[in-house]
Amino acid sequence: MSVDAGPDDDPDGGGGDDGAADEIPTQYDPLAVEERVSSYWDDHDAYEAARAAHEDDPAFFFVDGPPYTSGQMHLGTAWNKTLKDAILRHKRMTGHDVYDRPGYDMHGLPIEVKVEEELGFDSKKEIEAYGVEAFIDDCKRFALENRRAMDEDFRSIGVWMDWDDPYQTITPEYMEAAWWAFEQVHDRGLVERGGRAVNQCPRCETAIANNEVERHDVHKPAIHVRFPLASREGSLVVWTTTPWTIPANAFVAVDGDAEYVGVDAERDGTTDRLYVSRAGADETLRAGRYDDYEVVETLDGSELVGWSYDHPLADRVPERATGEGVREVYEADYADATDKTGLVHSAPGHGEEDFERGQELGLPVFSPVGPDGRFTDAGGAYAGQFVRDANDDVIADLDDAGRLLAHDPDYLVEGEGQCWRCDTDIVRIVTDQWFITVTEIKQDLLDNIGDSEWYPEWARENRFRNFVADAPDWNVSRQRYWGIPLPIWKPRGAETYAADDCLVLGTREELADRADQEVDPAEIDLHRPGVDPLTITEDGTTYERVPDVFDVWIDSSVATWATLDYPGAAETGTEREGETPKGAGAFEALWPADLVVEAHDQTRGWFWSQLGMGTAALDRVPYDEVVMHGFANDSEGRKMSKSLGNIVTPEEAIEEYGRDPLRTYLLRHDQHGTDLAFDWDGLRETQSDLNVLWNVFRFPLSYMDLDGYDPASPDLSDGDLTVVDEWVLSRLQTVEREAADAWADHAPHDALSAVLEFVVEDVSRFYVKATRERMWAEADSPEKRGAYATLATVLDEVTRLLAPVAPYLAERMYRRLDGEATTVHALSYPEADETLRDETLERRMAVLRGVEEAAATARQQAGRKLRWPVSRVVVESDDDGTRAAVEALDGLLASRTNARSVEVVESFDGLVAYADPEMGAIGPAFGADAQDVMTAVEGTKLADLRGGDGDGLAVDAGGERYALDDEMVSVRTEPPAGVSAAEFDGGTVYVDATLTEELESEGYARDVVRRIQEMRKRLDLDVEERIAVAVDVDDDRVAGFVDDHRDHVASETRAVSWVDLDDREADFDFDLVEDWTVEGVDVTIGVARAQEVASDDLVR
RNA sequence: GGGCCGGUAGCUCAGUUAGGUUGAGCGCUCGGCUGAUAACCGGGAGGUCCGCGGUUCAAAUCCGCGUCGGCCCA
Repeated sequence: MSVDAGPDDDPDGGGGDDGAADEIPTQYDPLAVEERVSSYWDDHDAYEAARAAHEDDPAFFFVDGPPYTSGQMHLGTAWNKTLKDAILRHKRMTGHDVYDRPGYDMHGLPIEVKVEEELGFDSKKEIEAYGVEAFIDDCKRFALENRRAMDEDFRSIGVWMDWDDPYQTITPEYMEAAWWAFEQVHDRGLVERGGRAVNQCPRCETAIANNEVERHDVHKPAIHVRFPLASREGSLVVWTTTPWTIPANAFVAVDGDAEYVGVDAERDGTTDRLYVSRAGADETLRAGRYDDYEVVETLDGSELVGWSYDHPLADRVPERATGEGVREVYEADYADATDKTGLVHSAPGHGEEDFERGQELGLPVFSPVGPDGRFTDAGGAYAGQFVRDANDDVIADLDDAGRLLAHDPDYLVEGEGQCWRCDTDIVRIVTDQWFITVTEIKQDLLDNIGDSEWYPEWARENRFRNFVADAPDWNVSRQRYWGIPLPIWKPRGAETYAADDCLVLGTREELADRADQEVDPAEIDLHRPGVDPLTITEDGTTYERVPDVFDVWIDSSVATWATLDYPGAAETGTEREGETPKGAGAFEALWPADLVVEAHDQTRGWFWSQLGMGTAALDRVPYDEVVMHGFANDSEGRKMSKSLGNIVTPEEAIEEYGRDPLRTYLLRHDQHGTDLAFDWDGLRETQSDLNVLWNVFRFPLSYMDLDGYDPASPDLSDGDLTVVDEWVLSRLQTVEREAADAWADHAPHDALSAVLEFVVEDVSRFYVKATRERMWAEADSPEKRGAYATLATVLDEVTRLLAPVAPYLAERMYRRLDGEATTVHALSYPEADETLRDETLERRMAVLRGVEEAAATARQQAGRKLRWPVSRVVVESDDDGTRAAVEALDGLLASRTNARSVEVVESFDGLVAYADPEMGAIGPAFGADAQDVMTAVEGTKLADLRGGDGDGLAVDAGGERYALDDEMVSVRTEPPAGVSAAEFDGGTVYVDATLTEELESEGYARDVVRRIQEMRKRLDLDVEERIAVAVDVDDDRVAGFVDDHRDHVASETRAVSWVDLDDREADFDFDLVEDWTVEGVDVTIGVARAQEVASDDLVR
């Protein structure tokens, strides 16, 4: 679903480029902003303009990891594309010609399965009957439809990539790039064909990769089976949850270092000699329901090696595994004496480990199961049965033969594999597959890892390196339809053949040259079934195509050159305007990729497949830098899933809070490998931070308009800058430096934190508050112009600082503030101007803010609100720097704390010292009198204890005078009455809140002003509207205070006349009369619009 | 079963690089401000830094063993 608004939906008629008439609503409404900006972008080709603005800059080759086209955008893909978009916008703004071609992964089993579902198919036979060509057409249509929907999804969150020309893995150029790469790999001798134990989906009838296997818990039959020994009396006991693999048994694995036992076990009067591990003996014999047993033999595992045994189903599976060394005991790493019986039934025709150990031992592979999971004729009595259906027969036959020791029909197996697409449980069989033998170049792979920088670094060293070190050969063949066909031709009719017997082609040209049939390289679609019938005859041998298609991971593994349509494209070069560069020239100039950005699941996915292919084909890691981000989980940190019902879609998040807030929320979280626990409150909070920005942006506009000031070209040398201007400009430079460092580390979250904190903490909470008065002074002044220039500068640069993350909001602000360029995203990213930085000032202002906060605390303790002035604020600090800071800014501090004076001292001498008795000293000294002394000392001013002999302390108690040693009292200091104190980081602030008549008078006056302003607001009066005011104070003294400040009250409230409240009963109409309580005094206030006041009502 | 990442206030997260009195925002609560006004600011309460053990004068931080969540592998 597209949530993008077309031009017709724009209530403002599109644009937004209309300067002063452009009203900025009081409330930040993200959806309205985004709708309007989106239309503007469309109408003005803003994306193209941004690209064009940087087309002569150095290239930045970003390669988009292609999302799969089976579904729609979810929160995780939204995060991924938003991060990419922000990085690319930033790259562009810092002067790069950004390669931003998006891509889609469009082949593979997921789409095949979806199309099969649509068609109601359940097997490959049905596809063959329907026709491969028709099926391929359906898959292609499905992929293209999904792609278009996803284009819209990504565009709807403001992702600026080249949506007119995404790379698609299904185009001939792209498929050819995979052929070419595979040819390189083959030329380097790294392609091999052979039998391997694979995960086979019996429904899809294809091998699937380990990473296409999903895990789930399942109940299966578990059996203990006796393998009768041939060379001696007794049986080996094995345990398995796959009875159907017993027919293919070829050997038994033992843990060579562990202890095994031979036991005589008794049941129903008969005695069996059984061999198991010592650790597993008890459990095994209990499972076999033996009455008792006796250990008659103790052996090392290695002593069992070479023992031979008979196949337990010899008469049911006549073919079975045959040859030298078959059905003997061997050591194997995977045998664990503490697990079940300690002896492991091994069938190289099924299990991966069994297969590998069997190869080492030179044992034959016997795999009597077909690709559809049914026993072949070699399966003897079970031929034709689906393997899991055959379990019952196998178990019954074992029982009949007396080989079944125990049977648990319902054993829980955790993590059983199933097909990622159709959820069918996989079977393990050995089939012939094609491999890229990455294990042969393991050292190159590990070396090449070091050529890429990862963010975070631990992902490369701790995770990726481990994964690569353990990676097995890459099975690249799939026995399916919707994929890139293997470019391999084998001798016609050959059943057994090796890679060396085959031809591997790299390009369409080559195919046209060598094919027996007529092929037009410009026209041919490389998909099946078109290429299937083509043959090649060379040196008397005719070759036919291997029918497999590539593992879909091959597709994306070649993206760094395939996105350039290399090697197949005609050279489009960079000279054609607006065209994405392609072909050999582009490959030479751009490859490898400068950057890839994906979530952490791609360490085993795309990061790996690219490294594998890049190294195998070109011996290079195809990307220089990797940003690995996390997953979007639910608020509990759990994976979002349908079954948990905890999915949050980008659409609902946008609908509730908007695109920019969602983008900002996603990007302010750690982008380096950490999962996000999506939280609605967090999103709301982010919107609220952007709303603060909106208010900061909106605040000066009306004043600037009134004064005809153009914020587009602020000139800091026009007008006077105050210390707060200089400070906020300095902070701006610091933030810009922090942002630059953060972006350099691909850490937009750090850049964003720095900028948002600046906006909220510094600009909104401090600068705007400190600048308000200057802004609304009616007369022009150098200080006002300085404030305009400062704020316009801050807004301009903040807009651009945030543009990569919140592109809509930034555009909206830019259009209102400036609007000269087609789009803010074509401009350059702000850089710190060191000449505007003043670190001393920043440090000093930080001190001032600490002091101001402490002063507010002290005021609160004193019960004196900020509106009421205080006589003085004393800042005490023993730190020279702190005192210097406060002294340098004392005027500002006085105004912000509403203090008549500010004093800075090293030590506040106004404190009163009190004595507290120390009984540890007083007790022993005075014995029985100690209690009296204590009482006398307690709470006494230290000064009152002086004046004894010399400088010593003394106290009168019980009519006697006692001399005191210093250690008998401890000293505690307190501020004098009326003064309250609060600590800050660096000292203490004392606020003297003692009232004088003058202070009290001003306090009341300001309270009255505030009430009148409140009433103006309730009356919804225009800012400029004049009023008449009546004030009736129910306290003569306070009434006098207000009278004293009539002029002040009048000018603050735009009052032009004072009237008598009593008149309202007579012939005067107030628009509003209200009763207030000010500091406990009842005050009644009347307000009337001035034009309604008849001249003879005027008091003066 | 193995590798990696994470667990810090009711919630979201910083602090772990290099050991030294745990911090911010939101929420709650009390208060303040007022020509940004359906905005804004301050105070307060709120903590087993997932648990246990170890190293150390000192551990959220380093080490070991667990536990819960995530990704990957088997």
